[in-house]
Amino acid sequence: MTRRSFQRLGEDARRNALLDATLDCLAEDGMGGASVRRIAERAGVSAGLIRHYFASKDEMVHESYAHLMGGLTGGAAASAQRASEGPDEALARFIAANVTAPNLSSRKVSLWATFIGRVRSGRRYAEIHRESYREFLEILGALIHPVRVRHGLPADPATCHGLAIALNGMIDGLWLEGSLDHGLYDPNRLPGIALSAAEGILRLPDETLSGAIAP
Amino acid sequence: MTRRSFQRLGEDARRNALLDATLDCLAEDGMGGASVRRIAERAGVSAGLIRHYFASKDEMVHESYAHLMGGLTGGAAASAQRASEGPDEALARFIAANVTAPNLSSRKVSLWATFIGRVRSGRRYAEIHRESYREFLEILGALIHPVRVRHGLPADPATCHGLAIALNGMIDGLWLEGSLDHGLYDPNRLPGIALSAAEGILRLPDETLSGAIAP
DNA sequence: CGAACTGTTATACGATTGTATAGCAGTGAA
DNA sequence: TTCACTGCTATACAATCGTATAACAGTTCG
Repeated sequence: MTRRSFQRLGEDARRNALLDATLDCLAEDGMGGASVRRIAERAGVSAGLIRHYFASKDEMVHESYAHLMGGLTGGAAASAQRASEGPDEALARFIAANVTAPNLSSRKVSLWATFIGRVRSGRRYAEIHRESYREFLEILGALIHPVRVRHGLPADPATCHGLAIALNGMIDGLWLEGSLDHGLYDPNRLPGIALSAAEGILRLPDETLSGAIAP
Repeated sequence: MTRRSFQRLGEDARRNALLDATLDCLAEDGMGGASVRRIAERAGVSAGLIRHYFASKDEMVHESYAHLMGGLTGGAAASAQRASEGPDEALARFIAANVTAPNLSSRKVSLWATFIGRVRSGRRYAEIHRESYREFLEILGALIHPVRVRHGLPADPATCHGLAIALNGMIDGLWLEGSLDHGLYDPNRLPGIALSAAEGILRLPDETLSGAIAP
């Protein structure tokens, strides 16, 4: 039998290719279907190579989880930074970005859920979850504070923390159900629903957020 | 080798025992670790018996998903029905029940997430998810309507539907993060946070809900 | 141009998977 | 007490799993 030809890739390029292939397989078939062989095939590479880059399959899966979460919050945070007209717009953009493509994605929510299912018993999964959740909460808190101040509302740390928790819950939940696209309502309604709900949770006047990013 | 002694069980008793054992295994090790043999061992039964009750392992796992979801919404709905002083209290109890034990449970959220991760590619999982989500939304809508009317707020179907979606998102998100118990805040704060956020989303006066179930 | 280096393939291994099938043994009716 | 019924155990099977190891081949540097 003739040996397969191959291309040498740089350290990082190959690693990322393997991580992406891992996520692809996990999104399609969950933990049960993402075998080393299948991942390797998806990456166009032989199965043995995986052990050359990762100490074990578990390590590779863990890293792919961190990779996914970094992309999710990073994308939304970048949207917020593109705001040009003050804190209301920044918060509104952050919220809207979380319930709009590319964050709103059945692939991403499937992956996220598959990993969350392992948080309880997998020590490493729990660490990654905790860290990414903490980061999300922190960004949200930093966006909420100036908005509350600007509208003359109480903005002490305890209050803001509670508001961030509630807001995060609402965003997570809508992102989740919206991404799964069960067909019970049109996902295009989500930004409007989310912004209006956020105004209520933060006790802001109606249209404060939804008006800040109106076309 | 001597044959193991055993006890004959009625159809339903054995089925439920197998479903519970399936959920136990799934909660601990996810889809990958819930093998037929492990499930059978947990149920105190031989592996072959599973095929006597279920056409395949997949069928058993699907049924265990429906079993789980039925218990979740059923429990919260029962809490709402225990309300004695009108619609505000009923809604408040329903919301609080969703972010309090026994619904608030790392075991249950792990199971839920494991299943959600399969919704995208597993036809049967998608059906079960869709149905249980629709039911939750319906119960929530029925609880919201009289509350809005009572406080003189618009309560047309379209408005109520949007509010139910937002409220459901908030509840789901808080249930989720609270259950995972990452230690970033005390889960006992959740009912208060959720009720206050719900008052904002529904544009109710402060304390309308949190006051309705105060000790 | 050739040698050292290492990214990569290929193959082997024992363990575990889901499923199929043969037959034992607990149970209720006669 | 006996007999038929079927819930249940036990074993076999091919497929697939994660991992380990040896050998090849693309690349780079002298």
